[in-house]
Amino acid sequence: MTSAVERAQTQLRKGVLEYCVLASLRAAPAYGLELATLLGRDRVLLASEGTLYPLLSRLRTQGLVATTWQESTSGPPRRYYELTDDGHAALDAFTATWQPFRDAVDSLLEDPR
Amino acid sequence: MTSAVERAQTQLRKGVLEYCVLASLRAAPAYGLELATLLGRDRVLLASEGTLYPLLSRLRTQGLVATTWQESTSGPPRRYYELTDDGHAALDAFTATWQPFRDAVDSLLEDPR
DNA sequence: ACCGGGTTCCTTGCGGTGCAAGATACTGCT
DNA sequence: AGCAGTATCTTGCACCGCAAGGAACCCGGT
Repeated sequence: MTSAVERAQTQLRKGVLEYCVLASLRAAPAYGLELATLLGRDRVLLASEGTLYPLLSRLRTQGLVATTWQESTSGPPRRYYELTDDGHAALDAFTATWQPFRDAVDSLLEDPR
Repeated sequence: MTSAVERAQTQLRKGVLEYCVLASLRAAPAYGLELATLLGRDRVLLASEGTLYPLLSRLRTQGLVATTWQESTSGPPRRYYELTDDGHAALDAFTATWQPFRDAVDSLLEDPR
């Protein structure tokens, strides 16, 4: 059985990961595996690519990212993802939602001693 | 259709709410509706009681809380919930998980300009 | 020519959790 | 009796992350 901490981490990622991907694209476009290694580096934000691709597909359907294919010298072509205007707006809206949420959790978890 | 912000908030709550309940019980025992009004006050952490009771049931099954019935002068008897030793330990473990997670999200969302 | 390993994309089935809506039941007031 | 308020719990649903696996491409070694 997976540990309680791992289960907790999995649940924490729900809904946050989507916007972490958008945030990762704010500076520059990137392709799938690049995002996977970036977000999965310390195993805090992403556990496997099986999560990422369906998520990217959703973002594309919702119009938050646009994609272009580019050749690679080291394998099959890469699909690059780029923020749209709607994507920027969604990221801003989430940031405004995240901050009060984070503060509410922080203040509850603070040890009241 | 529900707004994107509401959907995001719902997803944010996943897995966090459970430990917010434990944190709310750290100082003193409480009963269901009391927790519901406390956590739902600003609509940040809890949307409805339909979430809370199954959650409390799970906590009981997992042995993180213990319960006692107490009469009420203003309605049906109340079931009071109280943290067990395992509950305290789970809350501490979650706090240690939450902090790096929160910091990872914060640093990604920070505007890199 | 062929095979194996690295790269890149994607799909399937599953499990866990929050939500709205409604069901049940007890109290006290009219 | 009837109604509003208090309190607990159940049902059906929707969503998202995950592990596991599959398909296709490139290159270097044998």
